[in-house]
Amino acid sequence: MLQIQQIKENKAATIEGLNRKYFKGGQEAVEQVLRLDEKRRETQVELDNTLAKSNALAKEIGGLMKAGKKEEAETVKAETGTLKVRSKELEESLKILESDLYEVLVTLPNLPHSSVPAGKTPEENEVILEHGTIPTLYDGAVPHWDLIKKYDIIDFELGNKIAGAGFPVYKGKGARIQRALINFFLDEAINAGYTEIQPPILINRESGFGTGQLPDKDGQMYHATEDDLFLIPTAEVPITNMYRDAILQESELPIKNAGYTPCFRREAGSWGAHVRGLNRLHQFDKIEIVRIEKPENSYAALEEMSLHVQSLLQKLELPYRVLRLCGGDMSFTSALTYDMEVWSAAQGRWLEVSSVSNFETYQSNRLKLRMKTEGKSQLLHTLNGSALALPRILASILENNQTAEGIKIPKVLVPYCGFEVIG
RNA sequence: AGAGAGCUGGCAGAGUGGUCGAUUGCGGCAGUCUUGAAAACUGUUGACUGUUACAGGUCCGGGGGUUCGAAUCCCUCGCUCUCUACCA
Repeated sequence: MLQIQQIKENKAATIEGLNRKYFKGGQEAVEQVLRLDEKRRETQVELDNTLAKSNALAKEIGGLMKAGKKEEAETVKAETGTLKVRSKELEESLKILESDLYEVLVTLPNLPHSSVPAGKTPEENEVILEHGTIPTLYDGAVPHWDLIKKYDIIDFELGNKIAGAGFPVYKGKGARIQRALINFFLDEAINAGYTEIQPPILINRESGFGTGQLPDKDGQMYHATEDDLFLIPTAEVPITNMYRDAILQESELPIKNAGYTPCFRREAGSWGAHVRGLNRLHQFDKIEIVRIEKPENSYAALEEMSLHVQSLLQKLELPYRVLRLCGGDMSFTSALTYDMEVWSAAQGRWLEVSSVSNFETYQSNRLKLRMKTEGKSQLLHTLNGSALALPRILASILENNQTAEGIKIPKVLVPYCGFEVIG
């Protein structure tokens, strides 16, 4: 959520930023926010004054009662009636104004960082780096959805039987390589200074609001209605919400957390080759890194996170590229996002495997996540990224490393897997 | 799941209708003393909102109610603890 104070002080820059994100009606929305805020403050002042009068009279009555002047007290009591009615009215309109303001405010996306390239579509994202060579596959090479059947390591039909589409069953070496990837990613994160977290994978409404899944993206989460809990779409939600409504000491920063969780997404996408196999699932595994930083350090932290993700891809010997997303393709909440894409040899296209973002104060404003310095509290910056999500990494490993003799496991994973080939 | 007891400032813990946003202790910060430190002593120390600054307003688990006035009474939801039951 954007800060009203910032909008007020930088009206033109706010509108310009909204435009760069291709947000429609930015100017009108900003003006509406300012109008509602002014009205809200006027009402607040009037309410405060009314309450102040009521409080003064109540004290007076208290004094008179103590002094035993009952009749005088009754006279003053009569005066409070109109004040009470008035403050009720004002309270009502204040509530309405506040929720109106909130409703407009939450529709506004975060403003893009100055380095964000102009553009609206994925094609306009800026490729800032390419690493590794795209492999030439042998003649019998096939996409991963054929490989998993050939080697019987992932069974979609079985998942379909016990849960539904998009819930794969990993078997044998398929299950073992999953576990190997999880441990590898977690170990790498710990070595990079992150603290391992095992959060709940069900969250309450407050947490959903905190990171912005609620109120309007609730259709994308599985909902346990009996207890009004939601299955997490990413570990970002519980791990970031650990710091909801918190005031941190400067000495506690930076905070670097990493957590492995299964992730659940209801709207896994439409049919077609782009969502076949492991490309898009209802349930998948992911290691997420989450950081809380002082504002002046957050962009250095973002670069560090990007390098961390890249080091994982390098160790897995996967050819990848890094994109700086353009304004129109960035997520709603992000100020700057890098996407890492891995080359999927048999599909012949780039697959997004990670997205690291700096949200600046957009999340912390709603979370009320602050730091205290010299008696003043200021909002902190939050960042997160996948490091990494398993399905597409697995797909790329399978496709890029396939040979006539089987699939070769990347060296770095062999100690974790306990085997060198799937064949 | 049943019965009971609770939920107050960073922590502990008073406060059962009237200057209570809240006694006190610990912790934190500043100072005095000291070569320095400790001890002792003195002062200070919640959040949000708001004003140029003051003032003012809101917050005692969340929400609602009674009252001129609520931390205190009532309703409701949530959570914690103890006992019983159940269970990986």
